[in-house]
Order: sequence, then structure tokens, then C-alpha cells
Amino acid sequence: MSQIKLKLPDGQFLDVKKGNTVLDVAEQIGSGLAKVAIAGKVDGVLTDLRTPLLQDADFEVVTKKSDEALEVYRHSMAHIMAYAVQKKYPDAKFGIGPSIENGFYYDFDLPAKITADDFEEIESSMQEIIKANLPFERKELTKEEALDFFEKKGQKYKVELIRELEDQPITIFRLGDFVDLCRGPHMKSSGEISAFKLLSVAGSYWRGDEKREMLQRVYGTSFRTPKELKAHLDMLEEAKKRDHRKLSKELGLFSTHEEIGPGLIIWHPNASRIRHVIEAYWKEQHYKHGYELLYTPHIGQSVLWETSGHLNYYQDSMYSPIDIDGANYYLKPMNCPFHIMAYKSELRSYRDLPLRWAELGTVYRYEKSGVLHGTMRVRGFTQDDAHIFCTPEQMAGEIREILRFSLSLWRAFGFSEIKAYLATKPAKAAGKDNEKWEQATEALKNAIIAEGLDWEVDEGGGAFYGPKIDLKIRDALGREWQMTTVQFDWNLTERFDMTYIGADGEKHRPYMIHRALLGSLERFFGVLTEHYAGAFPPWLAPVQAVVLPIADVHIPYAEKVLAKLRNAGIRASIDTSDDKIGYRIRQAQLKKIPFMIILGAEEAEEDKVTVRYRNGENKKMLDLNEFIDSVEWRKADI
RNA sequence: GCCUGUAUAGCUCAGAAGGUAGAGCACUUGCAUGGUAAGCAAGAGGUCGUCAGUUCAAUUCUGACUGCAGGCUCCA
Repeated sequence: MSQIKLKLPDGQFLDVKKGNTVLDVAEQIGSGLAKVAIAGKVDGVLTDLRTPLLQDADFEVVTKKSDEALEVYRHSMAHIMAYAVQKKYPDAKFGIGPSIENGFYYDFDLPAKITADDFEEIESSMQEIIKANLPFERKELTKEEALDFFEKKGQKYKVELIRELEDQPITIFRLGDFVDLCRGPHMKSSGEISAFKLLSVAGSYWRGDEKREMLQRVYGTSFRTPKELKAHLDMLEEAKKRDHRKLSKELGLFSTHEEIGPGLIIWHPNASRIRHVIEAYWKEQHYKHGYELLYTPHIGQSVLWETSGHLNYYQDSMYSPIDIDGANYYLKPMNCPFHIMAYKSELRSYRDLPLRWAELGTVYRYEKSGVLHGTMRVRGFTQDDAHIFCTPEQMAGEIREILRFSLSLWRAFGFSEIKAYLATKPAKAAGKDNEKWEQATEALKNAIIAEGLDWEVDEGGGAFYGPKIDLKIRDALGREWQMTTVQFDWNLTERFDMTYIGADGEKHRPYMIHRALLGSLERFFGVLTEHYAGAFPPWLAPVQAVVLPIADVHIPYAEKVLAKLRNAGIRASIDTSDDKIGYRIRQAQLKKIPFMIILGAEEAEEDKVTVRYRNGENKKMLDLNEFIDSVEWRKADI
């Protein structure tokens, strides 16, 4: 038997017998290690413990504590769940069952519908499987053997998958009576798993294709310990509490109406106040960053959308035309053509560039009814849009500037964890303008690196008209939201035949960059609401302070304090209802108002105020002016 | 759009073998002027999402539609 050479993480080499399994090697390194081994990593690929090693490789043992082990756990959980489902429905056909962030799922084709009521039964069946401590048995088959095996079982989805597999041999895993096509890796046995819970069931298309069969997908979550599981379930609870749709009802933020139409948002006074503050800050910052602001119409004639190409490529997302005097007008799904028309209304010189034109532009897009979600996904929304027209030489600097600007906005709104995704040339743009693509992609990459952002490449994720950067921001619950997008566009400049006169006196094509920093105000507002759980920081809070006189006799003094607060530009209100002070404090607390100014005989006498902070903290007998000075009522540079 | 649920007062939710409904909060009024998360009492408020079907009778059963929810696909 020949030997192979494995390179361990510490740089040492280990000679082992060819054909030894990952587990054998772990054993060789140390029996303690073998005990805690969950899988191996061979040349960076997660590999099952039972896999024989056939050639020299970088070798690493994945132990219980690593994140990769958690993936293995969850993937194994998916098999255990599938086994439980097979016990309940022997005719079940199986789709796929991977591990995902925070859990796992499995897709089933079943003779009956699974509902949440079935979870308890399936869970206890899973418990039994775990208790039985059944081994996961790995077996290698040829493609023919595998096809034969699953065809006999009537597992048509597995057969379809195997047909497309090129790797030989094909591996299957057996757990009790459940045999699944699977690359692995898996645990040694089902008993090594402890904390799990089934969460939900939903439909999902086979292979994500809406023309294919609809399968039933059961989602579950699992962790190494019950404690971690509980922490995750608590987080889900917390997310429910923070749901912007729920908070909207509690705080009076927005509404939608069947009579108006789905996905169309009515902003109520409190949300409108917040939006006003956001917009005011946004506009001020844009002027500071060298932008000009534009206002453009909501509709435009068909010829505009023909030129832009939207009627060709984007019509599915556009609403039917409106006939005006025999001409077809379309509601705008994007603002760019209008900005381009503004550009084209004059002859432009290279001396005019760059032009940075921004607009809070409200657009309308047809979104499938099933995707609508609160203010996060709607049919009418306002983008914080801008278009930058520049020379090719200016491009890199402009990108850099946009990123920096975006980061400063996110910081201002209280978000600090940001990740960039560099979307490169897609297959459909293949061949064309390679040099341009490379240049622009390079500029985007350099900007990301210069800003010190965490990032990864989204290979082929760019639009057909140019590469882009998307920024995802992480909220207080650790959830990621895609917000900022910065996109190159060589298509529209061409279609609209945009030009500028260069230093050489000749016409040149400008570069165009689309960008939205917050994304859309509706979506941003939803994220902001959930991030702060409705307890907006003072500068954003619709009501910043409420004045609460203890009893009627204190109203005159309270009015005086209210006037002073308002004079200082603070959004303050007064609650003179005849409820007792405890009740009014409760009301203010439920409305998450940052400051309660409580005034009674003592305060009136000494011309002081008592402040109750939103967190319950109480500061008695403060000087009003000193209190006012202690709070950031507005972002410094508004 | 597709799958699975779901729809009762402004909100959160009960409810009936098919005989037109109830609580808490909110709201209105009265009493109480009360120092840090719900004072007391009374009152008002619903064609039980819409339209059909079955039935002597439908808010309850059936179907369609619409909205909403969780997913899938798509996306700011």
C-alpha cells in the first residue's frame, strides 16, 4: 500500500497510508482529537470522516467547536428530519435538505399537507432517532448503481440530481432506513445532536423554478447546546416584537388600504415627521457633498421609455400606459431618463463635469403580490437616487466619494457594520468592452479597499450594462439588509447619445453612475424602525419630549417650559389630559418618547425640571437650559 | 404569480350542533387634582372581508374573489 503526504495546519507533514479515512488520520494525530472530530477539511473542502484519502493534500480536522461543525450538525439534522418524515409518510419523495444560516430545511413531495400541528409528532420522532444513536453510514456507488437504487425507490428528484452529477463516485448516506443521496459530510451518529426545533413549513419550487413542482419545505433550526438554541429562539421572538408592521400600529407610523391598493403606503404624522428629518438631513448632506437636487415628473411618454430600453427590458415591472390626448404615458419605474434629459438640455463641457444630480424620486414598479411586505417591499417607493455624469478619468474618484458619503450616512443613522459586495461582469455581457469593465471593476474594488470595508466578490452579479457595488448593512439583531447600490451604466449614455465636449474640442461619451444610498425611503424606514425597535434616537424621534404637569395647577408652569423647549427647536408636546401622572408616563413610555419633562409644585417653585429618560432613569430638579444643552436634538450639521 | 395558512369592534383576541355576537385596551361622558408604567363608574361602538351556493335560516358549511401572513421566484 502506498503512502500519501498530508500537510497539517501547523505546517508539518504527515505520512499516512493511502486509503485511510479522515477519521483514521485524526486517530493517528491523537485519540483525543478523533473523539471531537466532526469532519475533515481536505484541500479546503469539508469532507466526511469516513472518506478515504487518496492523494497528497492540505489536511485539517474540523472539531465540534468550529462553525463548520455546526453546518455538519445542521445538515445531519436535515437527514434526521427527513427520516422522521419518511416514517410518517413512507411514500414521501425527497428534494434537497441543506444546512442554511441558523438552521436547515428539507423539501418534500408528500401525499398530505404538513402543518405546524404536525411538528410535535415529527419532533418526537426525531428525538427517538437521536436517542437510538444510529450511525450515519457512508457508501460509494457508481452513477449507474445510484440511478438504479433511487429509480427503484421512485425518488424522481434524486434521480434527476444524479443524472446531472459528473463526479464519481456518488456517495449516499444511510441513517436507519433512510438512505439519501448526499455529498456529506455527516456526524458519526445521530446521537451526537442535541438542540433543535422545527420552525415553519412553506411551499417552494423544485430547484427554485416557478415552472416546476411545488414542494413542501420544512424549516428547522439547531444548535450545539440548548442554551444557544434558546438564544436564537429569543432573537426570533425579539424580531417579532420589533417587526415594523407591528410597531407601526403601536406608534402610529403608516398604513395600507385595500381601497388604495397593496404595496402603497400612507405615511402617518409620526412616520412623516421622521421622514422629514431624514430627508432634510439627506438634502443638506447632498448639497455639502457637491450634489444638486432635481425634481422630475411621475410619468413620461412612451418614446422616452423606448429610448431608455425600459419598454423592452423592464416592461414586466411597469404599469399599463395612461392615454393622454392619444399619446401613451408610463408611470416611471426609474428616475434616470429624466436626469438624462436634464443633462441633454444643454451642451456639456468637460469643465462642467462631474455633475452629481440627486433626487428623492418616487417610482412605481409592479411587484408580484406575494413579495409585498410592510414598507420593506412595496409598489410605490421613493428612491434616494442620484446620477453622476463624469469623464472616464474622474470615475475612480467619484466612486470613492460615493462610498465615503454612503458610509457617513450609515454612521449618522446608527449603523456601523457594513459589508460590500462587488458584482462583476455577468455572462450575458460577455465579450463586450472588456477593458472598460476591467477598469471600472478595478475602480470599484480599489474604492472598497481604500475605505477599509469588509467585502466579497459577487461573481457575475453585475448588470448587463455595468459592474456594481452593493452595501449590506447589519442591524441591531445582526440581520443583513441590502441598501446602498452603486452601478456603472454604459448603456443609457449610449442609448441617449449623451456627450460632452472634451479639451480636444471633440465630442466624448460621459460615464454614468447610478447610486442609491439608503435605497428607498420606505425600506430604509422599515429597517430603521426595526433597528431601533421603534425607540428612535432623539434627533429622529417624532416627538422628542413630552411635558407632563402633575396636576392642573401646574399647567401654567408646564406651558412655560413647553414654550421654551419649542423655542429651542425641540419637537415637544404637552399632555394635560386629566389622567394621573403614572398613567401619562405609561402612555409616553409606550410611545417611546425619549424624554418626559415632569413638572409639579417643587419644580415650579424653583424653576427647575425633572426629566424621566426613556430607559427609566430619572433626574430630578435640573436646570432646563442645561438639560437642553445635554441632548443631541439634531444632527450637528443639519 | 405559485404553495400553505388566515380574515369577528380602532387594537389584541374569545365564541356558537347553522337560529344575526363577547372580553380587555383604546374612545365618549361623569366623579376623582392625583409625584414616576393602567384611579372609579357609566356609555357608545360590529350588515362577523366581499360575492355567490347549500339551507326554513349562514358570521358559522361549500366555492370564488380580495386583503394579510410565512415561504418560493424576483428585488430598492
